[in-house]
Amino acid sequence: MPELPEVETVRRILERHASGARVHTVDGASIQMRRPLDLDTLRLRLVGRQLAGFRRRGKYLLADLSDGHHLLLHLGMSGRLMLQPASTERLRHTHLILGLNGAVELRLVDPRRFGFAVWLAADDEARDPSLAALGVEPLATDLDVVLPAVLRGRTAPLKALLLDQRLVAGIGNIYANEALWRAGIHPRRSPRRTSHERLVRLATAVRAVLTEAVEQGGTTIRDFATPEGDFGYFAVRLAVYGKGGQPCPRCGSLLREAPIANRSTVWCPACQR
DNA sequence: CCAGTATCCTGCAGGC
DNA sequence: TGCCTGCAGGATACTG
Repeated sequence: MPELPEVETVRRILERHASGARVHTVDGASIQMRRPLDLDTLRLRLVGRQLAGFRRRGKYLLADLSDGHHLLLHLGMSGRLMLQPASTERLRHTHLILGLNGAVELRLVDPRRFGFAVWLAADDEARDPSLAALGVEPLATDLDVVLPAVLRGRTAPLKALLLDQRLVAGIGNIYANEALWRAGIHPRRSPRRTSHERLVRLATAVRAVLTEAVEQGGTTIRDFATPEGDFGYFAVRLAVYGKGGQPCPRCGSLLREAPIANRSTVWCPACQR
């Protein structure tokens, strides 16, 4: 679930409902995740600090602490952040629980454990290997210029390149599929054999699909976070993802589905070239 | 440097 | 019904 729009939605909700909150307790267990979850360090570094603000970089979420340091979070494939009353039952696979003001808890739930939560010293933000390697922010740069530039000379399928976080940060499997469909470009096509004009069209499609998803997330989830606190899911209007075998919304041909870059890929054989 | 594959982990849908 | 297989919104360490 968590690609750029989902992470941005979570960020906005946290900004609204948790910024300024002080961390009173840190609970959970030290377990293996994408990076080890170290409860001792998190407790030592978080207790007593306020969550001053929340930023997003690609699919990463940064909680800025009142002492200038940070909590770096990634949701992996199955990660969810939930803001819930301490009295409510914790879901299975709740790995980290931050006790905040007013008996509210910020909970990290992640069954597959591909996500992580690590404390990051102020100076390490620019040096952190995950963050340092990230490419451009698709909604904060002139993607019409940048996307063709970062794709220049590459020969892999466009689908694989869109998923490469070192080029553009934040696009995941759903939005890669959706953007290629919108742009009318075959996911296996290489940028080498794609005109500049069509790459610009792809950039426009990427920006549009991400922007719309952020807007939808924002409107759907809005104020949902207070009592129930679950901001894991929201409706996104998808044209092709998960719809292999169904008619293309644009031309009616049957959508094809096959793995490309080891990820499930859906495209219209008639109008994506 | 680049492209492609294997791998970490749990849950669940679908086939038999 | 139960068992088994494959697949799932990600990132990275490999190999060639």
